[in-house]
Amino acid sequence: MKEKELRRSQAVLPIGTVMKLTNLSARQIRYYEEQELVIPARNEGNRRMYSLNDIDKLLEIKDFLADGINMAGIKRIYEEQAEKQAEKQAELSKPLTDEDVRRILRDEFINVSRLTKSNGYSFRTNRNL
DNA sequence: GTTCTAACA
DNA sequence: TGTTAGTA
Repeated sequence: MKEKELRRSQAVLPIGTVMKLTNLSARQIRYYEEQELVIPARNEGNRRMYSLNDIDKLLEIKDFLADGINMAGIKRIYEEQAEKQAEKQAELSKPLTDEDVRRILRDEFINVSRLTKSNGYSFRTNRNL
């Protein structure tokens, strides 16, 4: 599932193609970059190169605009989105709580118990787990 | 021919 | 946001 993400983030589309795909003008696409909403990669000749993810984001911005949301509003939406993702990242880096450890240990015992029984062995204590 | 930046009769 | 000028 990671190979796919890499492809979607591969910047291979010139602005002309993006214009046709999104129905946005070059002026608008560049303006959104100025507003730091979609920052494309640049090739050797300083030409903007967009990825499929960039296309999706531009289409999303287009929808927000159609719904009457202004630049400031869209920026806020993405800022809040970034905050929530940062929280989830922090959550993942937190050390395990005692409760987490007990739950993991219990699941492990259940697995061991099942495998052991299939081999004809069993522990009396398994019944209490 | 396409894209870039900067600027506005 | 459109459009145009002068480049690369």
